[in-house]
Order: sequence, then C-alpha cells, then structure tokens
Amino acid sequence: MTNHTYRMEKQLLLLGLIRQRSRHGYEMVDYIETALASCVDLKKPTAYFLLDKMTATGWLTQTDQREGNRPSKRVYELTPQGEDEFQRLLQENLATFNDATFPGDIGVIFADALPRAEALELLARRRAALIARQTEVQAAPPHPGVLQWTVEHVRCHLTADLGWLDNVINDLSKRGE
Amino acid sequence: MTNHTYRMEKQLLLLGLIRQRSRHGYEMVDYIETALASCVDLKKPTAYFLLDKMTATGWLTQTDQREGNRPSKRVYELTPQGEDEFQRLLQENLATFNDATFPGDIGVIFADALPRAEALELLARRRAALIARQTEVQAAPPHPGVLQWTVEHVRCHLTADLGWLDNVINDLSKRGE
DNA sequence: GAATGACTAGTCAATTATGACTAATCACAC
DNA sequence: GTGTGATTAGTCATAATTGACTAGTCATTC
Repeated sequence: MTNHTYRMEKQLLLLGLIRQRSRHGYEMVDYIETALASCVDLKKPTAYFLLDKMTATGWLTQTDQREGNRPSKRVYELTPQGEDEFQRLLQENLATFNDATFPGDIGVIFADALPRAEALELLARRRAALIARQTEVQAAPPHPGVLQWTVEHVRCHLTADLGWLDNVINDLSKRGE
Repeated sequence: MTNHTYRMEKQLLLLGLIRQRSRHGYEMVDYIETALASCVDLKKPTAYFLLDKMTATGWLTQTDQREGNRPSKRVYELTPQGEDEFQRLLQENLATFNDATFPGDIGVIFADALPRAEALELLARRRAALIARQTEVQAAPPHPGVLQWTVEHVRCHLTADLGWLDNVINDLSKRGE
C-alpha cells in the first residue's frame, strides 16, 4: 500500500515543515515558493489538496485558531502516524539519487533547423539568462543553516551548466569551418 | 492564444522528430524513452494525446500505412503550420534558461531528524547510486551527432552533483565535533 | 506447433497539478 | 475615510499525466 503517487517529496516537505513546528497553509506555501523554489515546485491548490489528503489519511490534524477578528488560521500538526510516514519518506529520499532532466537540450538537438547565426544569438540569450540567475544567487543574503546547502547546490549546478553551454556555443560556432 | 500549457518541450520534441522524417508513434516513444530520457519524461499515453491534439490543431497529418498483413503504422507528418509552430517553439526553447529543481534537497534539509550515523549511511547509499549512474553514462557507447551534447550535459551535472554531495556528507559528519 | 518477445496500435479511468478566482481582516499611506 | 497590499482562507473547472490494460502480427526459439 505504499504511496508512489502524489510525488513523495511534496508530502515529505509538508510533513517536515509541520514537524518542525505546527504551521498553517499560507505560511508554508509562502515559504516554499520563496525559500524552497529550488527544491520543488508546489503551488497552493496542490498544497491544500495534499494537506487535506494527509489529514484524511490520519497523518495530520487540523485546528482552526482565531485571534481577534482576523481570518482564522488553520493550524496543522503531525500525528504519530504522520511521524512514521515522515521517517519513511525521509529515509527513502536520503537514500535515493534522482537525476535531473534537461528540457533545454531539446532545442539544442534541433538547433541546426535554424541558420547558425540565429541559433547562436538565441543561445546567447539563454546564456545571459543563466548569468543573470547566477548573479541573483550570488547576491542573495546568506541563508540560515541547512538552507545554505540548497543554495550551494543551485550555485554549483549553474556553474556546471554554464561550462556546458559555453562548450555547445563554441562547438556550434566552429561547425563547418 | 499561445499555448503555455502542455509543456512545450514535449510538443517541440515530437514536432522536431517528425520534422526530421515522418515517424510513427511507437518509434518515437521508444526513441524518447531510450535515447532522450535525460531530456524529458514523456510516456506513451501523453505522446498519443499530444499527437492527436496537434493533429486536431492542424500541425500534423496522420496517415495509416499498411504493409502486408502487419498491423498498420500511423505515420505522422508536419504541415506548414506545424513547421511554423516548430520554429516558434524552437526559438523560445533555445533562448530560455530553465534551472533544475532538486527534490533530493528536501531530505537533506530534514536530515537532522535522524541520528547522524543513519543519515550518513543513507546518504552513502545515495552516493553509491550516483556513482553507479556515472559509470553507466561513461560506459555508454558514443552517441551520434548532437546527442553527444546531451550525454555531455548529464555527465557534467553528475560530476557537479557528486562534488556537492561529498560536501554535504563531509559537513554533516563533522557537525558537533 | 506452442510459446515468447519485439513491433505496432491504442484506450480508459484515475491521479496529479494549477490558473484564476472569491472573501475576509488589518496596517498603513495619502 | 479611501485605497492598497499583506495575511489568511479556500474553491472549482480544467489541464496534464500516467498505470495498466487490450489487441493484433511477425520472427524465432524449443
């Protein structure tokens, strides 16, 4: 009855955040979209969907907290089963290696459908976007604790990517000389 | 009326393959799952779905070819509008930089929920899987033409990833000394 | 000649994900 | 006092994707 569907990482992430301390939805979604965008892509409706599903399964509890007249917060907490599931997902995640896919390679594969000069110009734009991203990451304030690792991860892949892209551009511009 | 849905790369890929020469479905799906797995994740039902949709939109034509008693092949060909769309998608793909996401980072973020020795052992397994993948890629026969670039891409990201992972393992094993 | 596996076609129900929307409260600027 | 934007909640129709299945032919092996 293992649950291979509903990409586990998303559930792991939500469970992990709630485990650190009880949280409410908006807070998590906000945090994920800002601090953790480099790890997963998780939008609000999906988050609420998973949160409800995990509550139904018995991994979470929901409690409405109302402070003054503010719209009420729905606070999520981990149940013992939730903790078990968290442990399981965490172990699996840590032990597994997933390699990335590179949708950008598809364009490269078909690049010779374009005049070479045009392809090179478009790739130059891609390169500029990569550099911009790199600058952005370098300029970001240091992230606290473990998050530093995620930033480092992005940084090192950007560097690798730039090297590869420069090779591609170089090869392409030399072709047929 | 641009079509941002149905992740463009998948359409670009199908259009590009059909553009090279007319193809039938099985052939493409097979090729994508073996040679192009590092670029996209595209399963059969999705492929047929997109192929039908693009035919309905007028980018492709379908012709059934029957040789002898063999089950018929459905051969796809590009229409002029298909060619236009291919050009558009190709230009966009080449000019765009997309950074990867790293679902594996989620586990790392929560690694201290586990005894350190256990976390390290699990990460060692991840590392072994990465190395295995690396060996596999190195051992693969040289790919023809442009596909070499995609292999190179994977290779360089695996190297980067290994470096990062070793840092993480190292940091983690030193913590609290 | 029976079985197996590669080649070819698909389908369908179910799962997974999101864009775009509504709604309410509060703090602050103008 | 009137906006405007942040904070909190969500929903719903639709899009996107896939696992698991059916179905037929051909070549080859036992």
